[in-house]
Amino acid sequence: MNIEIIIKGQVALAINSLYGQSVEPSQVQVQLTRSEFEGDQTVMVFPFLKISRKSPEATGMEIGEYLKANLAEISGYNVVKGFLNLSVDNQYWINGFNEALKDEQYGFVPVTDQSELVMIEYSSPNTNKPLHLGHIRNNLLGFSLAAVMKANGYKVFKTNIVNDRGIHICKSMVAWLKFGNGETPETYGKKGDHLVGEYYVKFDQQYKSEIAGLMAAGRSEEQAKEEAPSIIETREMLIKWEANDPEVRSLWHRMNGWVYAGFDETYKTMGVDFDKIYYESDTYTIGRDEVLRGVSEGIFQQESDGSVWANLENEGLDRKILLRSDGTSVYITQDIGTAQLRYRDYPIDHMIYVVGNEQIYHFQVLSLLLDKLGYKWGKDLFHFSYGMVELPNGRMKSREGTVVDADDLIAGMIDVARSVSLELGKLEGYTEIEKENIYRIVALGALKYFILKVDPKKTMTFNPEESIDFNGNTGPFIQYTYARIQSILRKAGETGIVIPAKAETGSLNDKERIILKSISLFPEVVQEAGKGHSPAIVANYVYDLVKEFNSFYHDYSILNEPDLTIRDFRLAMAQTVGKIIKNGFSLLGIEVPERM
RNA sequence: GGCCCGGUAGCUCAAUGGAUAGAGCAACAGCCUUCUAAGCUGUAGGUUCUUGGUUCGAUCCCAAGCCGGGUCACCA
Repeated sequence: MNIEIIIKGQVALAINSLYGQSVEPSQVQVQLTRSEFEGDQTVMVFPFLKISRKSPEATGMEIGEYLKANLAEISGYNVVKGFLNLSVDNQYWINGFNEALKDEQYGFVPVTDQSELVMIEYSSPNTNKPLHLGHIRNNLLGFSLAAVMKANGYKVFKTNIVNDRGIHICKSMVAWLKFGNGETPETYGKKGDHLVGEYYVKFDQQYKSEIAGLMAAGRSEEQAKEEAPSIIETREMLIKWEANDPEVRSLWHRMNGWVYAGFDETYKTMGVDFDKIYYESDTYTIGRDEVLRGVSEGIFQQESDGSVWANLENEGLDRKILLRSDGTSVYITQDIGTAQLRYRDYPIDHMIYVVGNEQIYHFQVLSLLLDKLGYKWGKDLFHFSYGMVELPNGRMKSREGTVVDADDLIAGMIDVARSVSLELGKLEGYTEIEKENIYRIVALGALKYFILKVDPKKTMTFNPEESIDFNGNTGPFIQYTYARIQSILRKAGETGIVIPAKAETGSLNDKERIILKSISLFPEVVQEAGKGHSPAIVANYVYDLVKEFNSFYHDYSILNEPDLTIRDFRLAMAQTVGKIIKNGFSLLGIEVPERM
C-alpha cells in the first residue's frame, strides 16, 4: 500500500489514542519532505494543535513516537516547528522498487472489458490550408491525452472531424479554376495541402484587389465586399455543391484528396493517428434533422423568416442560431449531427473534445443543446480547452504571413537534429536510414516535449529562433539519458552481468534513495495526469527523475562499482529509470532512441 | 460593456494552502585518459501585478483594482 495512505491512517489512530478525539485519515496532510530536511514524508501537525492543546513541537514528538512504535515502515522521525518529518525504512523503498522493476507496464492501469469507453476528438482541421503550429499543439495534446487516459484504464477511441465543406473550401476551388492551369501536387512538386493553401491565399489576394477596385469606383466597403466577382462566384459554387452538382463535387473530391494526402503525411511524421475520421459533409445534414426535431418538439423556436433559434437565457447564455433563414446549417448544427452519429456508432461513456479555448462558449452551448435534445451525455461532454500558441510579437495571423507551418517547422528541426548529431559524431556504424530515423525521433522529441511540458490551459509563447533547444529541460535531454542508460545495459550484457530480477541492498546512499522515492511516484503521476487531463504533469515528473539520475550518474559509478551486489542493484535502478522514461514518454507520444 | 482565462528571475516555464518560491535558456567560473560532455558542479539573478481579507501559514482561496488575451456572428 502507498506509504502516504498508511501514514494518514496511523496518524488518525495516534490522535485518537493520544488525545481521545477522532479525525478522518483524509484530514491528515502528508507531503514529501523537502530535500533540505531529514526524512521522507512530512505530516502537518498544525491542524491538530486545537485537539492536542500542546505546542507544535510537543504534538509532533508525540505523534512521531506513536508512529515509530506502531509502524514497521517508519524508522525514525524529527520535528521542525510544526512539521513532523518521518523517515521511511529503506526496505519499504526497495520493496516498491522491486515491484517497479518487474512490471513492464509499471504505472499503467490495464484496460479490461469492463473499462469505460472514452472518445477523444482532436485535430479537426479545415481542408483549405496546411497545418500550422496551433494544430500541432492540438494534435500533440489530443494524442497524449488519449495515451494518458488509456494508461488510466479507459478504452480510448480517437476520432477526427474534418471540416471539409463550406464557403472557405470553395474559395480555394474558385482560385484554382481561375489561376491553376490544371496544376496538381505532382506537377507542382508540393504537398497537396500546401498547394490548396496557396490557392486559398491567391483567392484572398484576388478578392482584396477586387474590393479595392470597386471602392475606387465609388462603392462602400460593405458593398464592395458583397459585389466582388470572386465572392459571388464562390457563393454560387457553394450552392452548386449543396445541390450535388457533379462537376463541383468532382473538383471538391479531387482537391480534398490532395489535402488528405498531405495531412496524412504530416500526421504520420508527427506520429498521431485516429481510429475513425468523420467528415462534416456527412454529418451536417444529420444535425439539421436533429434541430428540426427540436422544433417539432417545441425545444427550439422557428422565426417567420425560417431561421431556427435556441433560447438559452434561462441558462445564463444568449439566444443562439441553429439554422439560417435559408435552412442551411451553421457550425454548431454540424457538431450536433456529429455527436448524434458518434453515439449511434459507439457505446461512448465519456466524450472529450480537444479544441482551443476560444471555443469555450461554443461547447457550453453545445452541451446545453444536446441536453435539451434529450441526450443524457450532453451535460457530461468535456471540452479539453487549451491555450493558444503565440509568437513573440503576438498571435499568429495567416493574413500577415506570420503562421508557423507544421511541415516546415518539423523539417527545420530535423535539420538541426542532424547537424547537432553529426557534429557529436556518436552514430558511426549506423546506416543512413537508421541515422535519419534517430534525427527524426530527436527532433520530434524536442518539439513534442517543448509543447507538452506546458500546462495545456495556458497560452504559450513560441519563438521560432530560440524556443527549440536540444539542451536543458528538453525532450532530447531526456532521450539522451535514456540512450546512455541503454548503453550501460548493453555494456553490462557484454561483460556477462545479468541484471537480477530482484535487486536488494541493505544500504542506500542519498541519491539512490531519492531515485527510488521518485520511481515510486510514477503511478500516482499517471493517475494525476489522467484526472487533471494534463500531459504536462508527466513531462515535468520525467524531467525531475532524469535530473536526479544524471546527478547520481555523475557521482557514482555503475559498471565500475566493485561491490557486485551494489553494481547489480544500480544496474536494475538504471534499467527501471529507463523504463519509466520510455513509459512516461509513450504517454507524450515521444519515442526514445537506443543511441543518439 | 457582460462572461471566461492568464500575470512567478532578463526570456521560456514549474511549484496537492506549508518550511529559505524552483528548473532550463541567456551571463559568469570550473569539469572530457574513467559507464555517451545533447552531460555534470558552482556563482549571480525575485516586492510571485497592486491593495485588502480569510488563518497557525497564501504564488495558490475570497474581494476590489491594474495589465494582457479570448469570447459574445444567419463565420468556422
